Amino acid sequence: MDPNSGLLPPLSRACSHLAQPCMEGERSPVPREKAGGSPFAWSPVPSSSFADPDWFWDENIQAKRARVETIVQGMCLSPNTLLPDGARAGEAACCPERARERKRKQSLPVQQGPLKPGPAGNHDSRKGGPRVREQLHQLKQQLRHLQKHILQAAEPRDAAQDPGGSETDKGPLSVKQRKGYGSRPWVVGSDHYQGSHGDLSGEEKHRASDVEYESEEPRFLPCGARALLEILRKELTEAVSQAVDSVLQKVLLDPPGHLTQLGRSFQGLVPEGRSEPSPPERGACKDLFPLATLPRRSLDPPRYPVSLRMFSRPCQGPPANCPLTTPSQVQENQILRQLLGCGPSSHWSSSLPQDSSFQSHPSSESALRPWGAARLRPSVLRQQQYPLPFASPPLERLALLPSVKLEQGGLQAAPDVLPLPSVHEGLNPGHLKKAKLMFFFTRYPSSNLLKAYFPDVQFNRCITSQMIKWFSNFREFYYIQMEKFARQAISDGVTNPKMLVVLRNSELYRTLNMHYNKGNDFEVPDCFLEIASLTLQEFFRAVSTGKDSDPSWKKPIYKIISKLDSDIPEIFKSSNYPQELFRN
DNA sequence: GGGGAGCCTG
DNA sequence: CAGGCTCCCC
Repeated sequence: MDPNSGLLPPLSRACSHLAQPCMEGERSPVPREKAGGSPFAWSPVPSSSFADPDWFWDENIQAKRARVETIVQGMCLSPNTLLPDGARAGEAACCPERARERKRKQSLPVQQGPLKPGPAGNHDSRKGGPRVREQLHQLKQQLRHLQKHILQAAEPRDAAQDPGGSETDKGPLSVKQRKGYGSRPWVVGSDHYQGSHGDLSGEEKHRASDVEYESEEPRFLPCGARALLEILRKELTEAVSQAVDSVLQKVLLDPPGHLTQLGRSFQGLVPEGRSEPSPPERGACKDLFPLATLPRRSLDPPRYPVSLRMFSRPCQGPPANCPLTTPSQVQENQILRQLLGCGPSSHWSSSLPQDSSFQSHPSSESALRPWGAARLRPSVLRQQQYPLPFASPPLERLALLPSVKLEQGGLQAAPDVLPLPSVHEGLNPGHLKKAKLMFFFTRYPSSNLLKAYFPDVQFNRCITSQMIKWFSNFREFYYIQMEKFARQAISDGVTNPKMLVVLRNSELYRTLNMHYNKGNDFEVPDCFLEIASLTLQEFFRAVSTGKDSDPSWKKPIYKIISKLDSDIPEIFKSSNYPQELFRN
């Protein structure tokens, strides 16, 4: 896979850490609305808008408008569309796995039903829909009514101003009306948002042209009409404000129902308070960013892409600066963070779009935006700035990984649809996920170790073999990647294996993380990075010295790596742990 | 011969 | 990821 795409000259890799700000720049272009169509026509519009005493109204109304629109949109969605694209894609992507799981469960019965957010889940959240919809409908009617009055007041002028008034009224909001709306700050619409919003879709994109009305309106209205207009405007604003607040209050104060549903339907409003913009592949609702201004109810830390950790963590540098002899706080923090971060978003479904997009479009940069900093390849290669002190073997340090003990009471999670598997149920996806995370610490677990770390599994021959087989598969993938990247480094002209260091913003790290840590809900321990670096170097040495001509040339490497297993944090022994981490 | 690990395949 | 197979070690 992806054999050619990574062959960048070594020099470009040294700048990989600079990619982040550069990409940030790309990611936040000047909004088209502000850039304007023509820089010369109507250039005073923005400043005149700011000088307008009604400008603050505009702000207020725009915000409320955004909220109303979002709610309306949410309720206009059919039940089938309540799931974000990403979730649906994820479900589709994980279908084979589910199928396999089902197949596996034929011999190992597991209650899989409740795992799927089925119609029952939607039912609860939908039952309040008609009520809110009714209110919004009334609100719309009210709006329309008031707007009609306003338009009547301004009718002669508008007609004169709009010779193209032959445009017919096609929908609830006619073009003519909408042009009028565009001139009035209280109008419910969607200027800012790209994408389609029901009957407002296409026209909204030409909103820039509508602003011209804004500055003209007062000039053509007689004093009386203007006064009437002002009164109507205030009344309308108040009515809208109250109605919106009322509706929002109802929606927001009904957490298990509406808010949850809205939050899951629109990823801009994830209840746990993630402020991170949705990745593009999940961003079917990217136009809903105004919802980020809604009150947050949780203090959950934001989930950040791995590549950003490189710059956010204090000991992201060379392992020498972060010796593993004292990583307990890091470990503890990371586990705490993970436990805190196990919000309602699905680690399974939410991560799948990323994963699938990566696998199917390995060279698609846009699909990998969450991993932005890792785009320069092969970025596993680092020049001198991060030498890894393998000369002083890390082996003894690796054995000193901490055993973090957390009170089980602190593992209480929000109730959810995923039932706790009982002891007799065999292996479930949570066990698999846990096993993958354990792979970060141990590549060659003994059956006794597995038994110790899966207390909720009743081991028998079959179960043990299956789990051993899991790790065998994990290793297989791991070594394949190592060989692949080692060969890539060789083809890139690298001669010193010490230059090969796996960092958190590297391509190899990303690949491994995606495989063992889908959803990125676990912070990969530093010890794994050291092992990965060492493995990579071993493969590099073997290949570069031609040992790969020997059919069993990998065995010595396996032997080395098999001695480098680390202690697994005690927290993994908790039978609750996988559920706490993966329930949702 | 049994069991574990790796390789290949679907 | 699982099944089947081979190889190797005890």
